[in-house]
Amino acid sequence: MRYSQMFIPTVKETPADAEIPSHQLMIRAGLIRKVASGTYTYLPLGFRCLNKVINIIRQEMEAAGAQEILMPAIQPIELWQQTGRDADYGPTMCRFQDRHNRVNVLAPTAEEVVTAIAAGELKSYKQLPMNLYQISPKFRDEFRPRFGVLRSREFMMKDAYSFHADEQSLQQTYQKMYDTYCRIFKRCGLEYVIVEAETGEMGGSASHQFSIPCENGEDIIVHTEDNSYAANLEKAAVDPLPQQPKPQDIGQPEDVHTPGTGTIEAVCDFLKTKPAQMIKTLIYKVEDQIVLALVRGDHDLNAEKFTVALDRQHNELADEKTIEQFTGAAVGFAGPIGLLEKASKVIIDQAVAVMPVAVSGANKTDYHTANVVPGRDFPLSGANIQIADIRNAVEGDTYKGKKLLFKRGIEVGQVFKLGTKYSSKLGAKVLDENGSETLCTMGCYGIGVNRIIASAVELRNDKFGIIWPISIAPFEVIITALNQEDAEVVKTAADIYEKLRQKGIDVLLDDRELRPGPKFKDADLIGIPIRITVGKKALADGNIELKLRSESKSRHIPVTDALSQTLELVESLYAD
RNA sequence: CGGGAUGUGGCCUAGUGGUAAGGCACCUGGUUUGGGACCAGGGGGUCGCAAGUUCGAAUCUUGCCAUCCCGACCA
Repeated sequence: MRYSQMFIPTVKETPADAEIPSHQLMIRAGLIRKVASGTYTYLPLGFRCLNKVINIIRQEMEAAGAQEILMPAIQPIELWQQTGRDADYGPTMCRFQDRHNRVNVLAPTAEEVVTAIAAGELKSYKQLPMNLYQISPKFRDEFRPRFGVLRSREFMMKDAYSFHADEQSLQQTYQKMYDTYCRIFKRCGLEYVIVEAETGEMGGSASHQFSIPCENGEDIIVHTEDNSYAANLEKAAVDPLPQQPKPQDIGQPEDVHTPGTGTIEAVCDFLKTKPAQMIKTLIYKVEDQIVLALVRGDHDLNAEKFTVALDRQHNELADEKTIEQFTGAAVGFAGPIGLLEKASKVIIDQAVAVMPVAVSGANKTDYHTANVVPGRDFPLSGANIQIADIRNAVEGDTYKGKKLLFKRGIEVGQVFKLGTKYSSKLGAKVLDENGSETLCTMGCYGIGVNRIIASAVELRNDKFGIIWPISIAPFEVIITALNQEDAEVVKTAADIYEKLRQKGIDVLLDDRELRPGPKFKDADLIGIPIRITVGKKALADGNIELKLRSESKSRHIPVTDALSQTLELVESLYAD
């Protein structure tokens, strides 16, 4: 392509509403423009990057035996009601009514649709295993879109779904996808880590997440120092804390007047105590039943662990009215004493069970209870009571005796073993070798295409702009032709350009009538990995310049060697 | 959804009751040409929207809308 013919609106100044480097640079380099909160247009340069990544994914998926299909973005709500994920996704799912008042959703993912296809078409175990994938836009009405394309409401996802007659076959494909993902991210030039993950509203038995370690990532990766264990925060298990000795001289529970202290912080200020000495009583609803979660004041409830403890039943935080009715007090004053018996289920975090003495809400507006002894003043066992790990890991926790460390990451892919969650609800069955019906066992495998691009930019940039890995760069080579009035310069640049194109290289010829400064600045900002500079000074000696975006030095080489040396350089960058 | 902030030409910003301003970008002409040039001229804004206070509102008040930041069920 000739730069003069291309739409590449670079901007000199950093946009005021872009916070992190990838967002700023993707706008400045003319890759994307925002249309509304969480929705972006990919301009020619950005779309080229997107397609580079898509091509890598497609090649690797095909090599792994997956078949590409395309499912609709518009799906009927009934499919989602059949699996119960209508409620699981809740407001995150975009819905709309059509003119016939049918409710439709904009696909946040496609398990239901693909399983319905399988249910209708697959008859025999001989057709399995089968792995279907698509690369298409997905929609999620995020409560808070942010960081440019890292968390957007519409995004490009590669989603694959595999069907199997048995568990071993699923394991094989799962492993194959796992290996394929490693190749994809490596080819995209990204350093990644793989962590154990929760299956979330996907359901299923096992899951791994592929994450790009990065300061601005939204995910927290938890790992031991020796990396023998790594998981995301939703999953990361912690060792139980040691039982603390219970002093003998603790008085009876005593209600204390604590006006207007509905938060842990306020109570602690008021009573001069510490969050670690408090018990938080959280009230959840499962269908119409009340379920309680008890965690220490300085700990956060882990929604995933909590859901697992509830056998994956859909749950949500109770509303204000329900809480007031159930506790008889304003929100912020719930406590375990006298309340546990009324709940249909209680999950007590391990850390609460070992507290010697605590302060909790008194189930009375503006009152807290001091001298609460777990096990003495409220039960730690019983038909409706269970002790479990339901909190987030924190600094200082261990797992299997090893200290846990934390770092941030951007989630770019995840693989799940789904089991029969979808096939059972949508009736995806085949006849097995014995002629009896058996449910398909499934796996699913997702990649966030936009996030690959954003993480690459996030990790690879300097004060001048982006530094693309060659495999996903919009162009592999840029020829900066200075002195557009000099016929020799123009001819030499055009000549190298044509020869590189003939060799199949993606090359951008900067033929704009501009002074050299802006041309160099744009080339650096856009971040094309190899730059050939053609200018009359070097050309007087029969030379052009070859420079890597990642290095500051350039070298002069004879015009006659330009093609061969550039090809060599391209090859060596791919080899890295 | 709660808390905070911001909305002034395409972009970045100044302007806190008295004629809408500057830089960048854009158009024309000229000079310039190895790291975001210079001179001269030019186009472009109902100051987010609506109502109110006032002789007079970008500026004060109220409501709404949009965007961003922090937080709470996230790929």
